[in-house]
Amino acid sequence: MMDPKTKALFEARAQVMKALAHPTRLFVVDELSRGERCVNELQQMIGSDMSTVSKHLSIMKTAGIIADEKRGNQVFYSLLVPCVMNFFGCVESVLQIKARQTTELLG
Amino acid sequence: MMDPKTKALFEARAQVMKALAHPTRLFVVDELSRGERCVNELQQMIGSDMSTVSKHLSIMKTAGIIADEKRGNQVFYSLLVPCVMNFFGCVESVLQIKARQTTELLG
DNA sequence: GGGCTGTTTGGCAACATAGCCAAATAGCAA
DNA sequence: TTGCTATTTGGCTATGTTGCCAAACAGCCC
Repeated sequence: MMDPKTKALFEARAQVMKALAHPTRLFVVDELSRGERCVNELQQMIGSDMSTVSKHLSIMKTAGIIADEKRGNQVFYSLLVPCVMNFFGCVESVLQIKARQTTELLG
Repeated sequence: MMDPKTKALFEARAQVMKALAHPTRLFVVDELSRGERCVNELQQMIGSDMSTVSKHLSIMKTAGIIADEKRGNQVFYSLLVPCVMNFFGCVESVLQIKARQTTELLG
């Protein structure tokens, strides 16, 4: 039945994964892996409303993935946990498997 | 503005991450990393309704993370992409950062 | 102070997800 | 065929997420 401690652990982990489970947020992670960026820069690259971008950043900040630093009237974000970049390689191999499955399906 | 190809890539990646962004599904991945399990076994460990477990499995199968194999009247699931196990260590370090942040906040 | 730029927050409507129940399906054995 | 076990699917409601707009807030310069 999964004891409460174990359950809490998997819930905490899921919370972090959720914070990464959005295309925009994955893009931000990728971008921040190359250095800090201010919200304005990210917003220009992403193209969504500024408030939308800000909320995405807030989600990842709360999750502990990124950090913010105010300088003047700008806020710079940086990647706290570079190891998340290692996810991409593995995710790519999942995508390959999926692609292979689709190919098989189509014969 | 992010060109369509790049956008599609991050959307595909997010789809895989989403399939992992749930405590039950992370538990299943962890369990399957120790060997194949049938739905019934997983259901017993998880404690949710059988249909709920089945749907979680279906989501991960569609994502390309796990595979199913029918033997007799049972269906056995196995982990297709063991590298997802490497996520846990990194997620743990995110959780540590979050814990440290909380500690600081409380003084 | 007022006006400007940059960012966050609140609110809301659209959409997606989760989990339960009930019903359907599949395999096996009598 | 019937009956039994194992699993999936459909349908529903409750809950969570997303993204926009508008409003608030913060820092700077006049």
